[in-house]
Amino acid sequence: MDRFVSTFTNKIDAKGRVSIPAPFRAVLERDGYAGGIYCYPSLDAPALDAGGERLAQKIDGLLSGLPDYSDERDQLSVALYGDVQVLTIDGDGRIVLPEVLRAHASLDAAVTFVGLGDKFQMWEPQLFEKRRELARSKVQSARKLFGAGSRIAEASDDGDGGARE
Amino acid sequence: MDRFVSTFTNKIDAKGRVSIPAPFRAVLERDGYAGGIYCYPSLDAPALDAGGERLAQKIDGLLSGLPDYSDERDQLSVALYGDVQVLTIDGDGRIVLPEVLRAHASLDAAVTFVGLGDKFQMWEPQLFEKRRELARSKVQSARKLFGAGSRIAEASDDGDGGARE
DNA sequence: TTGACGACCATGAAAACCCATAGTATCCCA
DNA sequence: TGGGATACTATGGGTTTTCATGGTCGTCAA
Repeated sequence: MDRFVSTFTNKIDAKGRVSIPAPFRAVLERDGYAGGIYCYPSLDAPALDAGGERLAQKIDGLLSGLPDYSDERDQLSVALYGDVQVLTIDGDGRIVLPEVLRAHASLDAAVTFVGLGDKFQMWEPQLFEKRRELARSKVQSARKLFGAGSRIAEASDDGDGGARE
Repeated sequence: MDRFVSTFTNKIDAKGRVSIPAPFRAVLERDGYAGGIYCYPSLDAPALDAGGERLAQKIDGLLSGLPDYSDERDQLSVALYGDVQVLTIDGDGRIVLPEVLRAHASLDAAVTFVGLGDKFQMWEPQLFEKRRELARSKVQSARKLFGAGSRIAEASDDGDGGARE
C-alpha cells in the first residue's frame, strides 16, 4: 500500500502535538521519508495539505509547467512554497502544528486526517463533516452525469448490483 | 476464477470479527493482495462495498481524469478516498468492521457476503433477503428481454459454486 | 530565568497474532 | 459403494504488540 486512504481523527495535546495516524506514517516511510512532512494551507479550503517526498515533487512539477519569470509562476510559487512548512515527526510519530497553520484550518482540540491518495489533508473535525457531505453530493451528481457506461457507476454503484447475482 | 460469486453468511464474534468466505479470499489473493481489502459504505444502499487491488485501481482511474490539485479533484477525492477503509485480514482470514461501517449497514450479529464480480458487498442478512427478492423480480423481467441468453449466468454460477460447496 | 522545544518514558485501549476446536466437505481405499 | 481418514473452514479465546495519548526532564535561546 502506498497511498493515503481513509480518515482518522486524533487529539491535539496540551503542547500542541498530534499523532499522525499509523497507516499514514507507513505510507510516508515508503515514500522516502526525509525527516519530515511537507505541509501548507489548502488553497481553496480551511484545511491543511500534507504529504511526503512525492508531494514535494508534484509541486515542483506544477511549477515547471509554467514559464520562468512569468507572473503566473511567481504567484503560484509564492502561494505554494511560501506557506510550506516542513514538520518534523518525533519519535512517537507526532508533529507540532505551527500557529499559522492551525489558524488557517481552525484547528483546536482535534484533527481529522483525510487520505487523498498521494497526499492527505488535516481538518477541524466538524468542518470536515460539512465538506464530506458536500463531496458526497458531488459524487452523486457526477454519477448521473457520466451515466451507466461510466466507471464511476461500476466502482461505486450497487443499485442493480443485486441483479447481477 | 477471479470474480466474486455467490453469497455466504458468516457470524460476527464478540470481538467484532468476521470470516471472509474462503472463495472470496482466494479471489483476493489472485487479485494481488496488498495487506487488506478496501471497504466503503455503498452510496445508495445500507450495505458495504469491498474489493481488492482491482477495485482500488478503479477508484484511482476515476480521479486520474481530473487535473492534479484542482478543486474538483479534491472534492471527489474526499468522497471516494475519504470514506474508504483498508481492512486488514488476519491470519485466519477475518476482518474487523469499524463502528462507522457497521452502523451504515446495520451490521450486528452476522454478515451476508454477496459476490458482484469485481467487488462484493456486505449486508445485514435480513436486509439482504429483502433486496434479493427485489433483484429476482428484476431478473425475471430481464429474462423476458434477453430470452435464452439468461442461462449463461446460471451456467457460470453452477460451475464454481457447485465444485466448492 | 523563563518559555519553547526536543528527547524520552508510562499507560490504557485497541488491534494484530497465535492456538484450539468442532463441524463439514473431500479424498482414498477397502 | 460405503466408511473412515484427512483437509479445510468458521468460530472462539488467549496473548502479545502496536498505537494514541499523557507526562517528565533536560537543553537552548530569547
